[in-house]
Amino acid sequence: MMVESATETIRTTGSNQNGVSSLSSQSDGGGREGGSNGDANGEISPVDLLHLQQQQALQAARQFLLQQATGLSSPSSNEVKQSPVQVPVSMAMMTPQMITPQQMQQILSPPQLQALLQQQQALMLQQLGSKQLAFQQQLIQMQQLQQQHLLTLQRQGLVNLQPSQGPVAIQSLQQAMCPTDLQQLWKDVAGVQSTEEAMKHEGLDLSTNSSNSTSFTAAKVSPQIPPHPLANGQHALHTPKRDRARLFEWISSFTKGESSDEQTTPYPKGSHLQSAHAPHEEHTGTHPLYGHGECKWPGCEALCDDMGQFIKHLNNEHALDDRSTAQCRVQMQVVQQLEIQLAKESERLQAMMTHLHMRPSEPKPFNQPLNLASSVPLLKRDSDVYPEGLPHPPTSAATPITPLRQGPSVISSSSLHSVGPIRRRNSEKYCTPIASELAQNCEFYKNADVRPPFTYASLIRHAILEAPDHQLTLNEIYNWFTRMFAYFRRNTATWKNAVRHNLSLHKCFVRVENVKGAVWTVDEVEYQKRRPPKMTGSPTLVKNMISGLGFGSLNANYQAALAESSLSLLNSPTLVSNSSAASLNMPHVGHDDVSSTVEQVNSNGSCSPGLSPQQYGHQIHVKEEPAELEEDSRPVSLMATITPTLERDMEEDLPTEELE
DNA sequence: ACGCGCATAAACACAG
DNA sequence: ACTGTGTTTATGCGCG
Repeated sequence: MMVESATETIRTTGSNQNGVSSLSSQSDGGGREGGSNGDANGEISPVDLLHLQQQQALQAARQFLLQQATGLSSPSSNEVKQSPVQVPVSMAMMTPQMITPQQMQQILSPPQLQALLQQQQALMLQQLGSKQLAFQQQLIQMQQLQQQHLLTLQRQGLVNLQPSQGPVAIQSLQQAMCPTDLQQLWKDVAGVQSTEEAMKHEGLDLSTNSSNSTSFTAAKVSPQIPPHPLANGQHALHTPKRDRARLFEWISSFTKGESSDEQTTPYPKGSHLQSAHAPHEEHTGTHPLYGHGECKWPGCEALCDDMGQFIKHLNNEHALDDRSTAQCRVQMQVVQQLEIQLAKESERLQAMMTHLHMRPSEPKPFNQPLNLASSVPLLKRDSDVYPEGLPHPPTSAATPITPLRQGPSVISSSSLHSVGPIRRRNSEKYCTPIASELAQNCEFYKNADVRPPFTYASLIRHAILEAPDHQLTLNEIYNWFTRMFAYFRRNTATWKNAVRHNLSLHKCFVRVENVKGAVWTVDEVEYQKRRPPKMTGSPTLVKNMISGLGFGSLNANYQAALAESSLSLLNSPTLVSNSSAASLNMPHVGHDDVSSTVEQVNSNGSCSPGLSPQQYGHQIHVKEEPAELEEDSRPVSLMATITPTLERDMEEDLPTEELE
């Protein structure tokens, strides 16, 4: 056949080792795959760069968002210690005279600059005096104008409304504005008062920050901002409810009931903003609004020698009055705007990834990896077996993303092979082995035409162990592959042959005659005997990890080898042989990744990503808490990114021999 | 250079 | 004869 000749051709190009056979060589990713196949010499591909930039931008936004929210809602955020990176907040406290616009631009990302502008406008608002009422009315008007936009966002799932927050959340979001609108509003207000201030802001190029022009600049400007481990978008929504109610009450006094939502706020009235100054904070000696001997209330730079003095100052100067309320209100706007912006950036990231890594003929957005938890109920969870060649019905369309909860970077490092330059080895070897990877990103692999970074053997094993009785027929294995991986919905001849080849070749796969024919089981002992590839600290490998992990397109062998290695490492030596494999429930697995995940995924292929334990897989111990822990999942890759030394330590401390 | 693990291709056997 | 299943061999690649 012509397959042979085609294969020969491809082999000469050295690209077939990435798993793309002749049947798929016409795919969109073919060219890039061949080009950067293992010899990219550390060059970061454009795709890598895109993801990196997006991630960094989003992280910056999240970081800032957190800090904004921290400054706003002190009680709930008391446990969030002040980050060593205090750039946005502290910068916001500075007057424009203290720092040049250029310096600001260097320090702050556009979202931060935007928020800074708003904070300074809030400062102006203080001085606005008689203009305040007009401003507030204008604000309300803008809110109404924004309502349609926000409803659209909500419809698109870009804004997550938590039920517990009810009307408050809705109301808050309705008040959120797109950056352009808000800034126009600020400019209007500023123009009334001080054109000089406005000029300074123009100098910062803040007003030109449209809603979709920030991320890349942000990535460039503020890459030094580390991902906050508690960078939870929810913080932004966790403004003390009573405070909000108080604010809304205050606002509604101006709107004369035009906004019904505000009046439906179910929280008791009469609460005070001072409630933010919880007593325990006075005891701890820390306060989100106090740092470096200064009051960090927006626009206030009062020097306070100690906490007591600060508290006194706080209660005296920032008591519940119109000014404080307005400032708080503005701060809310800042947070909300950033939330919106974050949602937009997240959406853009997804669109980019969709564009880059999915077949153009299948323009389905793969939202799932960004919001696996919320997608669970929408997944088809029965024992569906999709006919070969028939793609899994996309579930993404109906799946809303909730960037505020889930954040933009839920995709684990091992699935986002090109998210960042430093990430893969750690997560692969110790944190996200196949079970974790699949549980976490199963929807990604289901929809994206991405070769899974695992060996056939490990995939087969996983499929078998996933089965209720730990046995599958060949055809069921086929179906599992096609069901779980869009990649395997094509090139059937190639990978099926490979599956059969692996089944026969590896001793770990045992064929058992069954009533209804032959089934395949896994001999875990044999599987563990296989020598895992040990490639610790190989500079070449790292290079390849960096340059060649572009969504399964490169160095598939090594991706697979690494994944394989990780799987072996994470499996315990207490595994039983095939004879009892059917009844074994994977008792006590050391880093228990497989067992927990297998149980999760046990409902025949449907994963429970929301519960995936590997979201904290970089930790040694396994937690079994349900994962409404919105945030912990993202930093998996980020943690890996910022803890290279740790990964090395782990690597050397976990010799595979220990498992035998 | 060699061995290893892996992927791929392909030939072959066998059963239904 | 055809198809699916299973086995085996060959080859190439990247790496240690």
